[in-house]
Amino acid sequence: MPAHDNTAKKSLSLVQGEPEGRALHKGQQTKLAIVDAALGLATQIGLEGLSIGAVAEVMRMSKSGVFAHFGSREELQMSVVREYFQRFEQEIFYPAMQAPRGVARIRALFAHWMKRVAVEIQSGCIFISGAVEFDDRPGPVRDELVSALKTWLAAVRRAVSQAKETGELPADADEHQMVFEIHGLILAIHFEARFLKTPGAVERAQLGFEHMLSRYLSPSSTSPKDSKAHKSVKKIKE
Amino acid sequence: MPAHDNTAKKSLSLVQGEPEGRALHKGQQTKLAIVDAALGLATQIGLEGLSIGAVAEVMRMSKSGVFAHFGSREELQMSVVREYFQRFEQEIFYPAMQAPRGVARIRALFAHWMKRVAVEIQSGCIFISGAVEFDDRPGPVRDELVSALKTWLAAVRRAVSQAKETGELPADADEHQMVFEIHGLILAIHFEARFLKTPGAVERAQLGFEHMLSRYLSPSSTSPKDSKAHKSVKKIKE
DNA sequence: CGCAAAATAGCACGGTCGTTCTTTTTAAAA
DNA sequence: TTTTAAAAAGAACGACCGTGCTATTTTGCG
Repeated sequence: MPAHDNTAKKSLSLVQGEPEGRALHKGQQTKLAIVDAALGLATQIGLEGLSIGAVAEVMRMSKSGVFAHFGSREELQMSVVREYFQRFEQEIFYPAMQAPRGVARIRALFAHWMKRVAVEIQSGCIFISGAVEFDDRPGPVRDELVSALKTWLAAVRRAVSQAKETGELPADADEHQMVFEIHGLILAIHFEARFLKTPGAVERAQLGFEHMLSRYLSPSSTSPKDSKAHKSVKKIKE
Repeated sequence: MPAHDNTAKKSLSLVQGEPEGRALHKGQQTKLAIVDAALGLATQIGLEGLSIGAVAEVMRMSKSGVFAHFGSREELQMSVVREYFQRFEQEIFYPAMQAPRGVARIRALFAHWMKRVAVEIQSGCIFISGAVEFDDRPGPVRDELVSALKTWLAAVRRAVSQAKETGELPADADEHQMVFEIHGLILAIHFEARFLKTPGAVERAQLGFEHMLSRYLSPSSTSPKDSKAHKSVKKIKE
């Protein structure tokens, strides 16, 4: 009787062919539409503010009609997180993977991420609002969020590692550190542009990225050990 | 009849003598206690999650008893924001002002900020959660938050400006940019430590700060113009 | 077409919320 | 101690929430 089948749960990262040749029935079709509407709402008011009644109103459906597709509000929230992650992959990760390995790909990842963030200054970002809302609220929604974000950050970190393998970045460059600083810039954009409405935040993040990158491209050391750094750094300066 | 007098509203920043020689009556005394309890709750569940019933339970009072002190939930939220800002000033700003102007004071500000954040990894930060919750929700609470944060960021920016005046930082150093990057590091700590529970976030922020600072102390230019930068930079390297 | 199953609607339940109004208790002033 | 105002409690309201149950409509297959 209930329509929420809960299939396709573990589908994080990477490609997976999507063999859904079967034309989707009415139910799954409207379910997708509901998730889409819910995602739109959640980006504005957050995952916690997301109510079934509000989604039903947007969909011009009854509350129970919406509810039946998910079985619980939590499942709706998780569906929204999954959908958001997929779009995140699609709009940032895959396009950036077309850039060649190395610094170029790091640049591409950051550029696409920035482009996305520039849009989210108006619409909001579920990963950021969700992180705050589910800070210390255990449960499956939090798990879904953490999983998505760790996957994403690991992907960025991998791009940095590859830049070390190609020799563009020195071997002792700390990919965790770099991703941490990049992440900070993105968060600062959100804060200053979306909340404080300070102009020029996007440009500042871009500049901060260049600062950070040029620093890691030519290590000048704040730490005492500056000896064995530069191995095969040659093709610097873009 | 209502006890919420709404006095002492415009009291942002700086010292103001507090001439309250009058012994405070029972009402104002419990009002302070209520704000304290509400602040404790709000740091965990956010300003939006803050409910009068929950505060009443902590205070072992009736809902209406708590309510009477503020007249509305909004006023309670604003009182919490004001209280939080005052503690922020007290624990970070004033101690850091004891360091001499210049880079030392910037370091002191960041150090105290970091120390505070290290605690908030467990308890939560109202400025961050509030920023997300009131992203696009206009109203007096949002205004209070924005005002507090702009005041704080301006204070940090002023410390950077002073470091330019003392000659420790080059005259063309962009204080907005530096504060932006510092803020990003703080936000990244919160995200990675509090939400993702990634270890080592505090150290990474510290390292990122050193990176940023040493970069601005000795400008090596990502931008084409690297000529007229270094004026009277001598006493670098702490 | 007809029929079974899926999709949706309608309704009601228990709960929490902010707020209002009235009454009782407590504290301060006389 | 008496008086008066402040402080707190109590109860009730309307609104919204997630959810369960039952009917009704719609869809898709034989």
